[in-house]
Parts: sequence; C-alpha cells; structure tokens
Amino acid sequence: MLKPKCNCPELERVDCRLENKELWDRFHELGTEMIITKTGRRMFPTVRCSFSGVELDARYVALMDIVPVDVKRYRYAYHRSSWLVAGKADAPAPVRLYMHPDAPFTGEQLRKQVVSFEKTKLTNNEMDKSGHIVLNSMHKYQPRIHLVKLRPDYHYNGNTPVINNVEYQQFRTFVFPETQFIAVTAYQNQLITKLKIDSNPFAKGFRDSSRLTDLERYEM
Amino acid sequence: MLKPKCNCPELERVDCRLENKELWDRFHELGTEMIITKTGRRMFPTVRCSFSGVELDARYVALMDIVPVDVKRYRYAYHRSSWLVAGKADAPAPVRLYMHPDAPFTGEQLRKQVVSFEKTKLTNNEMDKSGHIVLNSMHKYQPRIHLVKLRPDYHYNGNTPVINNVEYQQFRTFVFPETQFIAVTAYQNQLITKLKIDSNPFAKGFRDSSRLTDLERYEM
DNA sequence: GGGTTTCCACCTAGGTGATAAATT
DNA sequence: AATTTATCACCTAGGTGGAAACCC
Repeated sequence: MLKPKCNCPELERVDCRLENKELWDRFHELGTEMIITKTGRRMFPTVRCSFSGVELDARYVALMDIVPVDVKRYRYAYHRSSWLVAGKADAPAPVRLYMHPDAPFTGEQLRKQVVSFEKTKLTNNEMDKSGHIVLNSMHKYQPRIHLVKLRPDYHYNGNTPVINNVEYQQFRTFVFPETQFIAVTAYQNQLITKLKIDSNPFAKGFRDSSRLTDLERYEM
Repeated sequence: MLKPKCNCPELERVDCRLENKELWDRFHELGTEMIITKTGRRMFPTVRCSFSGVELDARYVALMDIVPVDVKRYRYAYHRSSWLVAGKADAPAPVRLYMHPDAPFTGEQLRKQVVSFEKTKLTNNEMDKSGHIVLNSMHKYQPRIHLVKLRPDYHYNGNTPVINNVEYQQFRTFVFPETQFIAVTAYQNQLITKLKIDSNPFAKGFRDSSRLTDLERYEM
C-alpha cells in the first residue's frame, strides 16, 4: 500500500517535510541502492523529517516501515549501467514496523525537533531478532513514515507504546517517492558508491583526497 | 540530607541493590576520587542498581543527585598520602536532580534490567547548561538514588516526566555509603589513579602492559 | 605552591566500502 | 556467473589519564 492514508480528521492538518530531500534527490536521480547485511546495516541517506500542524499537548509516535514497490526482481546490467527486470519478486518477509526509539513525542517536541531515523537498520536475515527491517535483495522498496496520535489512556510498556498495527490507531501515513531504493548486498552502480562515499561521513576514508596511490605514498 | 527517606507505604517494600558494589568497595577502601571538569566528566565507577518489590504495572522514574557529606573542604597531603581537612566548605551549588535518561520505567522493566547511571556527568562549572551535576572541587559527596512512583495522570513532557522536587511525589531514596567520593580536578591519591586505569576500559591505554618503556620499545 | 585548564596519545565502540572467499 | 559473506583498513564519536601551561 503506497498511497498515503489517514483515518483521523485532526491529523489531516498535519504536514510532514523531508528535511534532507536534496540529498535524497541526488541519490534518486542515479537510482538509490541500500546495502542489507545479516547483522543489519544503517540506511544512507537517513530519513529525516519534521512535522507541523500537530497539537501541542497531544502525544505522538513516529514509525517507519518499508514496503515493496512492485512484484519484480531486478538485476543490474553492468555493460548498460542500468537496472533490468529479472523476474517475479521472491516471497516478501512480513513487513516490520520500526518505531522511532525516542517515541513517544509530545506535539511540542515534534514542532521543534527533526525526527531522524538514523538508527534504522536493514537486514536480509529473515530470522532476525534485533527488530531490524527485513528486505529481499534485488527488490525495490518504498519507506513510509507513520504518525500515530496516542489516545490519553494508551497502554505503555515503559517508554514504548505497543503499536502492533497502525490500522487500529489514529494515524497518518506519509510517503516520499524520492526515498525509494533497491536493496542490494553489494553496490551495483558505481555512481551510487561514489555518492555514498562523498556524502556519508563514515565513508570518508574512501574519498579520493584521502586515498593515496602508491606513488603518492612514496613521494611523501 | 543523607538519611534515606520514603513517603509512600507501597515503596517501603521496594529494595534497591548496588550491582557493582564490589568495585565501589575497592575504591572506597582507598578513598574514592571523581574528576570534575568544565565540560563534564563521567563518574567511574558508574552507579548501577537493580530494584525488587516494584509493582509490575506501575510506572517509575529513577533519579540521582549528589549531596555534600559535610561542610568541610579537604586537601591531600602527599607526604602522608592522606586527606586532611583544609577548612570550611565553599558555598554549595544548588543540588541538581539528574533523571535517568531511559525513564520512565514500568515495574516490569525495573524487575528485569539494571539501571545504570553511566551517562551522568560531573562538572565544576556553576554556569553549566548541559544538565550535568555541579560540584565543588576538594569537597566530599554522597550520591543518592531516588525512585519515584508516578501517578497515572502524571504530566509528561514527551518521554520526560517533569520532576522538580522529589518531595512532592511518592518516592523513596536509597543511599549507598560506599559510593561517597571527593571531587577533584586532578587525581591526588596515586592508588586511586592506578585502580581507575586498571578497571575503566577507556583508560586501558595507561595500563602497565600496554605502556612500553623506551627500553622495551628499543628491544622490539 | 596548590589548584585548574588545555591539549594530547591512546583507548572503546561502532559505521563505511573494498576485497577476496564462499555459496548457490 | 551472479550473489552473498567475512574480514579489513579507515573513518566518526567520544571516554581516559598524563603532562605542561596557566592561574591566583
């Protein structure tokens, strides 16, 4: 279900903005890829969003899930530098709802601060027990953000509201098409690799300026 | 006020255990010192405690504060390797209540997990705006742990219950005398320095085995 | 001189893509 | 042949005490 939904009139007034849209756009133009590993890999770029129109004293939970865009499997044609459809999708793993670790938020907090899903991790391990989001490699996905407005009597487990299915709550879903990506176990498009290296601080060690050739090393 | 207090019969049944008492005892025997800096320094050892006798479905907040043990100022006599009273205490900074960042906890969580105050930081900067605990150097202090039972209608600011004064709440205070220490800007007792180096993983670089003498370096 | 601050080398902890080996 | 896994060097981020400089 890619279409944004909302089952609560008060949430119709809420707006969600993708804070780092420019960066996502640059990846999207090339065809974003996200690495998935057995132990879980962070997404880069991170989904960072801000909310307006929320009620000051209400309490909210922000969640992310990632759903298949189509029922296709893809492969990368190196000689053509493009993605091709390789067949029908594998059986999808059950979609996991990832609750933002700082949730719940008051409306006041949501108005001030950016909600960053930097800790979200992606895995290809269907047996994963760490709560990471399980995806199939070589399949195309769409992240979604859900904002749930908590009822005052909401049942808590410590800080963590028990949200099993957003359908049962007052919620609204936001979808940013520029955050679509293909899950991979190794990067396919070299331009994506380069953009990741140039924009992710943790990959700084692979940037051109910091990688000396043997000759450069010798000349020092 | 060093004496443990409790204003709530249900909390009388609660017990609090200092999980790393053995380590604290080793420091206490030598006279624990804690570094304070302008930007804030973690405590080592950390106060790690577990609670039993809490109600499964109730919600609790754990807090720490650090209060003066006496109205004295101390100095360290190197030639005697001991602490001496150096006069009357300086004017104390207002005691700051440090709420555990993971609070609130359900009783269920408290029964299972250890509450670790590892992120608590100490500072000598009276103007500190980071929420660190402000202490006077060369003064003796006693950390205290407060367990507050939240009323169901408790007013929240996001995850963070607004606790201005434990006196207004249902609370119980726990005091472990072995966690007393003298605040310092530089270690005085060399035995304390050695025990810190040997027991704090972050100080591993100063352990004997990893510190080579010039001779050892030469012989490699 | 006693106490404090600053800067540093050396750690812990964990996020990167490259690479080669393993798998299918 | 295509894809996945394990390991690695190289980062970010930040917690240590040492040592010298700096106060007062």
